[in-house]
Amino acid sequence: MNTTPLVQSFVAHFGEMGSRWGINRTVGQIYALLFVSEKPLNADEIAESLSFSRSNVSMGLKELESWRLVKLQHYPGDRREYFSTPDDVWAIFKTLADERKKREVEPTLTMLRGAMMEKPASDAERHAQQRMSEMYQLIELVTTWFSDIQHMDVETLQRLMKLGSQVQKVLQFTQSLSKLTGRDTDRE
Amino acid sequence: MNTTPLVQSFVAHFGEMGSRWGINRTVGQIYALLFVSEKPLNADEIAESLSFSRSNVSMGLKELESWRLVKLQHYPGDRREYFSTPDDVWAIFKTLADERKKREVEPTLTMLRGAMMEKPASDAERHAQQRMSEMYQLIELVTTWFSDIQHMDVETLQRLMKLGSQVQKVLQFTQSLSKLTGRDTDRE
DNA sequence: TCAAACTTTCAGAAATTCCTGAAAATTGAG
DNA sequence: CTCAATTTTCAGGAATTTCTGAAAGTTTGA
Repeated sequence: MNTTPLVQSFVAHFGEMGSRWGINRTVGQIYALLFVSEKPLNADEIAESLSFSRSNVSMGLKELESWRLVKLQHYPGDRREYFSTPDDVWAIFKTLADERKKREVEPTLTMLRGAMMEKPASDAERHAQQRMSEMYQLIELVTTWFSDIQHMDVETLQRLMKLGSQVQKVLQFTQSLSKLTGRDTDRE
Repeated sequence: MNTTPLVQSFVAHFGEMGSRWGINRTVGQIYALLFVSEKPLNADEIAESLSFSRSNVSMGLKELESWRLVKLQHYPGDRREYFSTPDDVWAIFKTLADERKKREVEPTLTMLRGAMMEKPASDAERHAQQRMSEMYQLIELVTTWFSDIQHMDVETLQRLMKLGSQVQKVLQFTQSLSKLTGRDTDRE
């Protein structure tokens, strides 16, 4: 398995970024390699390409599986498992967002809800709860919006994104419209 | 400096989340403490509250400063520095997004641009470049959209978010409208 | 059922990151 | 300028995370 300098720098970059992200270097590199690979790779090929031990690759792949970032397939007459990444980069992005939400956002919201239920025992606690509540509302708003958006089809999403801040004008327009018709487009 | 159980669990949660984030535990805890604190704290108060060494707090605060997540102030007749977090949670969110973009997204885009400039030496390289280009386009689209959105005022942003996926209908509406008038709302 | 082909587990070595105390540097009042 | 108050730096010990090789586990074809 010979990796070209082009692929090597890509793989190395993902390794470094990985550690900045809480994901470990090995996992980042394995993912990067699979992402640019023309065909699915088995664990031995990965180990050889990246000069990792076979067992390290096994653990890395397990981690990637837990993030739902790799596909697994078999070839007839070959008992080894072959790994690849999904083709659709949008789908990858959504998977990543879902997993991060599940692992990071949900536990935080749970903790905040819990804290907000407590009866404040002092002024300091009352203030702390107030701050937590502000944080809660922000996270809640941003993440539900994000998941709303995620469920739109890619075409609409791309149109929305390309529209950029011009969406502001559209919103202003529909607002004045709803004033006329008396119907509100908000969900509140 | 006595922290109540309420604040303690908040602080502990941020410590743990921190490590999942690539930010270290200490830094996460210091930030959490400042976030819920009623008044600005000096380094000694932080060190005592969290039972960290004074020097560790100093390093943590430096890190938070580099993320522009803390404000620094002085009180007359007191030479010590007092730290706090900005009041506006939206502003905090934007700062965080900006910094992450600068630290993680920009370098990745630069690397990808570089890789895409290379002349492919094989089919495998051609494929790798194709994949990198897909990744590039996705990141570019999402981040420019994100920064567009960031520059909207908070009210509009909140309206947009509350609208959720219903924005789809608004978009469809303006599209049919633009077909009638012959003007395109896209920026392409 | 057996055995070869693969994969996973896991104890501990290696590497990295974190944290501390001591010392150096900086700051500002007098 | 001097000195005390405060902050920063940094070498190295502590803790944590990563990685490996050996062994155990699993699967499948004959």
